[in-house]
Amino acid sequence: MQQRHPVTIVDVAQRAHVSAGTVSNALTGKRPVSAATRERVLRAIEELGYQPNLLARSLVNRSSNTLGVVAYGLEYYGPSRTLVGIEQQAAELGYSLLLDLLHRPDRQDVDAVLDELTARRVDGIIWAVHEVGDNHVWINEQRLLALPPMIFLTMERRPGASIVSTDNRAGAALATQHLIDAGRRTIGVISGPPTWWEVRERIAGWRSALDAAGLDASDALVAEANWTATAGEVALQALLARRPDVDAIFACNDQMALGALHYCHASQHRVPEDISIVGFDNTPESAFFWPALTTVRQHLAELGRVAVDELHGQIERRVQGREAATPTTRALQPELIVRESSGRRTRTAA
Amino acid sequence: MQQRHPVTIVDVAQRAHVSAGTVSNALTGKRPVSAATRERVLRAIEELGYQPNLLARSLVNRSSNTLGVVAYGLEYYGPSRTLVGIEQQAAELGYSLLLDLLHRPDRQDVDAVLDELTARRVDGIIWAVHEVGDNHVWINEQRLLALPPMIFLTMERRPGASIVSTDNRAGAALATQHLIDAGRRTIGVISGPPTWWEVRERIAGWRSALDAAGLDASDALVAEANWTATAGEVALQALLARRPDVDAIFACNDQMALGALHYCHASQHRVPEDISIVGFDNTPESAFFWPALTTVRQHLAELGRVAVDELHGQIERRVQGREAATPTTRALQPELIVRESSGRRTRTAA
DNA sequence: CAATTTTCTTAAAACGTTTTAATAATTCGA
DNA sequence: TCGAATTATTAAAACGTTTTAAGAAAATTG
Repeated sequence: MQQRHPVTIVDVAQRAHVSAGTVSNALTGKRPVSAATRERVLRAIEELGYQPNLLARSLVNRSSNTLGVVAYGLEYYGPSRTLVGIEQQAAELGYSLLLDLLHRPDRQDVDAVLDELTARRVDGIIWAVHEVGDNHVWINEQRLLALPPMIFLTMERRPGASIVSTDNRAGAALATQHLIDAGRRTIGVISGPPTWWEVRERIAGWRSALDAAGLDASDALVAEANWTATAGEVALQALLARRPDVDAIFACNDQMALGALHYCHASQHRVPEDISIVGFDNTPESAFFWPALTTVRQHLAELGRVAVDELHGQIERRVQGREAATPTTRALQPELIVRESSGRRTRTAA
Repeated sequence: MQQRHPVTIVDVAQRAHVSAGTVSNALTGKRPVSAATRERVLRAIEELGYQPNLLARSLVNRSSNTLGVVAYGLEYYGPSRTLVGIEQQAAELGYSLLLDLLHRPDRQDVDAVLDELTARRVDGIIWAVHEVGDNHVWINEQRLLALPPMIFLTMERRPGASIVSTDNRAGAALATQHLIDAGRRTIGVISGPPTWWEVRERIAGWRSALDAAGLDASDALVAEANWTATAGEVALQALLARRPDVDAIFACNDQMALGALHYCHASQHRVPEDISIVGFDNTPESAFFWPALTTVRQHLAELGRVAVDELHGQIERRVQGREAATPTTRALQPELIVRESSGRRTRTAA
């Protein structure tokens, strides 16, 4: 790269008849500078169009004011919303973001990614890769101590790790309870791949609500799918073949709920009369499914913001010298959005 | 930030009984090092767990191996897909990504964002903010010369600016022609906000196809909406009130198409028999709308990849010293995905 | 007004690399 | 075996900041 900005702090210093250190002080305000010289310095900066080189500053400060974000599945609704939240709060706190995407959720090149981020001396890292299979086995107390402060999104508790996550169990229970309250008695679940931690949590939530109500929560009522609408459609078909008495479905995301809706249309099951359906995520489209989908809303952007806040706190604490920043776990409560697919049919043409 | 990696290149040098310069050479391979010493150096690195400080390296190299990405609307399908493509290709070429999001597409703090990126000495910038209203007025040849190489996504040609974009005009023409071929004669358009450049392009494509076929393309046939399903629903209602003879709709995105579908259901218009509908984007859900949506597929990830390739080329060229890298413009061709909402009804229960 | 204190400035030393210019160690013909 | 040519290595000088330790100037005392 050719230098576009060859004007350096000593250029400014010369022009202001002052030393480089003084320019630095005037700029950062870390030590006092007389009003007169500050004035001169600022004018020189203005006139020369000086822009501090953040790389040099980071080098000597041993802090880059940068956070690393490692994410997976940005093409999906949840992760991209969360990233927006992360970016907002990071900008708010004055951090820049270094983005790394994994193209598969499984193990792969975790080390390469972490090396790159630490080589760039990020102040902290947000690991926004969902826990699936054993892709998180590398995380342990020992390893974490050798890394900058980290926050993990959406994973099971682990010693030494700070976690921010939606309370998936509560969300699923909310959905299931709503169906129970509406008088449904045989409530199936269309799950995502059970290798995903969130899926297991959501199934657990579904089961706990049914158990509490004394209803059937046997494995025959869970149909696995892979998050896609196509799979949701197939899953419902299989489930109904097994249990024709199913009168409600809790789908672990809105897309699979959409597939289920699609199947109901095609097979002449009325929704919600014959089969009630509840989704998860509250994607923007879900209100426009036919019928409009009842679903569970996660606060995705908030998730990102909270993660950055936590990370910021940890960074500050480590700077203070209190080495063993105690890890924290935060669970965000989701909420139920009731629409037509689960209850009385109220909506009419706009 | 406390230093996690206090081990520096001179530590390695000492341990390998060699000078720092030699370690550097062994590592970068920029000048020859004897096999024996290289061996010793590599072992020392291994033993000490040395990791080069990329900030220091960037400082002296005057190049950070980093690209800045400025994006808007990551929570939507298109931008997030494109970002994925950008990241993939950037990783491929060895760049890290510095991400900045604008939270509104309009003018706002462009300068602050650019300053931050140049202060971090990015090698190039991808401006992935759609052109809406006058948010791109700041872009001119003069200004661009003072900035690192840039690629703009989805905007009108401007002197001195390199652009990568989908051929929206062609995509809209494709959709419209398809409806014409299916025998439709009164084809309305549900447009996004005409302040958006892409929207104007898509309307132009729609109009050109109709003009070529000698069909009505009057303003009464265009209904403005704001990209959302809600607005699409309302727009169709208004359009039908004005022109009850409409027998087909080209919606400028899938969400508005979804809203239109929704309105048709609610108002007892059959799709595609009474009204055929074509969308734009080919979101994953679109295949599961009821009926499945015919739509135009943009190659969004490809868009991002191409942008990075172009940028990489410009960076290389500028390094070579050929200062005035001639700006380039590339248009990616979209394709039509025919499903049920526009034609014969073929799909049955899965 | 001299003796302190306080407030500003500064030159020089970091920060952790790469590159330059010079030197030392090889290899190679003759 | 001797220079000449090549190949490896190094010490020192960048890169553009901040910080340290010290000194100068100004303000405050008695």
